[in-house]
Amino acid sequence: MTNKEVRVRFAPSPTGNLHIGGVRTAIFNWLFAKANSGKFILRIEDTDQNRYDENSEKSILSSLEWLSLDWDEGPFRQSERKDLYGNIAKKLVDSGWAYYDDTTSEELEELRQLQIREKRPPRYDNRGRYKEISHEYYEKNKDSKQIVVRFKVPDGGNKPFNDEIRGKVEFNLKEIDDFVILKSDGMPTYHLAHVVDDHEMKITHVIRGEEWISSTPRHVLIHDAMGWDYPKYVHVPLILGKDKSKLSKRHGAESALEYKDKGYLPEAIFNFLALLGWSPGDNSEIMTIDEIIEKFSVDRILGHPAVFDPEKLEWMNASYIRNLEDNTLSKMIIKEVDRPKEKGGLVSEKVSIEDITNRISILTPLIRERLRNVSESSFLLEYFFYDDLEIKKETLLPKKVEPKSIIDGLTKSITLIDEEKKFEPENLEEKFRELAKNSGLKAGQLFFPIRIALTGRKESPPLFDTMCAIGKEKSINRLYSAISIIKS
RNA sequence: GCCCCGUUGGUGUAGUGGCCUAACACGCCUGCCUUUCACGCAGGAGAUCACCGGUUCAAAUCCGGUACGGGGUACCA
Repeated sequence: MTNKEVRVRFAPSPTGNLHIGGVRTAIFNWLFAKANSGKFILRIEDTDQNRYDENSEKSILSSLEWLSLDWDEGPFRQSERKDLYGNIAKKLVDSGWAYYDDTTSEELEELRQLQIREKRPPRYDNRGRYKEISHEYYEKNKDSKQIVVRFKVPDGGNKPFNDEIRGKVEFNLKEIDDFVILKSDGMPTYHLAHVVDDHEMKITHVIRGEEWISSTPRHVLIHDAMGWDYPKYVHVPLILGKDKSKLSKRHGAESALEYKDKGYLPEAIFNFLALLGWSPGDNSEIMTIDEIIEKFSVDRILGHPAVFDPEKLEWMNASYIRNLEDNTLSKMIIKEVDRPKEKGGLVSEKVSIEDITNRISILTPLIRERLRNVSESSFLLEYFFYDDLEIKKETLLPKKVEPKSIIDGLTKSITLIDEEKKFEPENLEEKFRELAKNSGLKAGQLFFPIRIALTGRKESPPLFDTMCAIGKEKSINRLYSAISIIKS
């Protein structure tokens, strides 16, 4: 290969949110550009007027931005380049590589039904080839009639191409019918538009999903007809859900932005997705983006689909959270919980975001190791701010211990807390151990009911850290109400 | 149906002809740590490398077939 500049593109169509699979394709493109000091170009393939969704371009862009997949050029929009494709289509007609076809959709449907009935593969029968419709006829009638431009696929022979991952891939041209390159609304189809754009934009490597592999011969054919050089083709494997079907909403969140909302870190998503269908080959898993760029190469991309495992993503996200700076994590937690309590946050008439902010520096260390994604923050922090714990009597009473001695222990605990000047975890632990001993209880037998009383939960951060974070007064109150629950 | 691509523990991957009695990570289980959970640490279970045949002194690795999975088969991308 010559040492010309590497240029790749990510070319989503604005028909909805950016999918996890699309994100992964974008990541591979971006990585390849970075690894080769090339350019990453963003192109919006908006040639389908029917499926166009005006919000999705914005959503796609913000997904890419969230993941720091910055592009060097674009976004270009195909809808703004309509004339270009029309001209190429016309050229192809002139050179005999394409022709106008006015077969109606009804006729096409009729054809299809017949073929299905006769158990033949449903396929266009190239009937338009023989109609010999002229440019003049097309120009005069294109607005009133349904006329498309179809590419004239050679009747036989093979059209092999090289896929960088799989090697030589061969298709018999008999399998391919004359496909539409310009639709009756004057818009190009994907096949024409992307070939033209990739050529115009000097794309050197087409890195795209595996679903394109079977239409690649068409793309090659268009290149041939125009006398253009081929880009290198890299078809990356698809991402499947747990049941091995194409990843979809059924498998949980599927768009990048949903993961953002769920409290995942972009670095974790990036790292995780980079490892789906690709591996550095040296056992590295948690890597910085720079490390991934350094290790990335196309020949380590696999040729088979990967199953998306949400549990491993959780693990990886948790790992990233653990490595965050305290301040960074605190800010993220604050942002997450800064919503009304009814909407999954912690803010209410009683608790303001300032209250939370003031205490966050002691709370963050308590929950960080228990946080798999930031959206769990409200749940883990709730009892530090709210007293209305739901506690059942049974949970306060460990088996094999008399309720009386629990009440006794809790009562003494209140006194201890009340009289303790040095309200610090280490000191409290020491005192409480002593208290347990003197009350004839094992440490756990005393600590367990206290934990329930304080938090309403069976699991929490270390008891005395929790107690200190809750505060002296509130701790006492909660112990009182626990006692009254036992007595009730 | 037809065409294309693929197939290593439940999942992601390592392995590119002898070092493979198959490695790493997630998950699962056990133990340790500990007042609980989590983290961390130490172990464990789990794969006849889809199957069958061939090439070779030697195959997870090369070849062929079968099965299975995925993709495509639109005036969608």
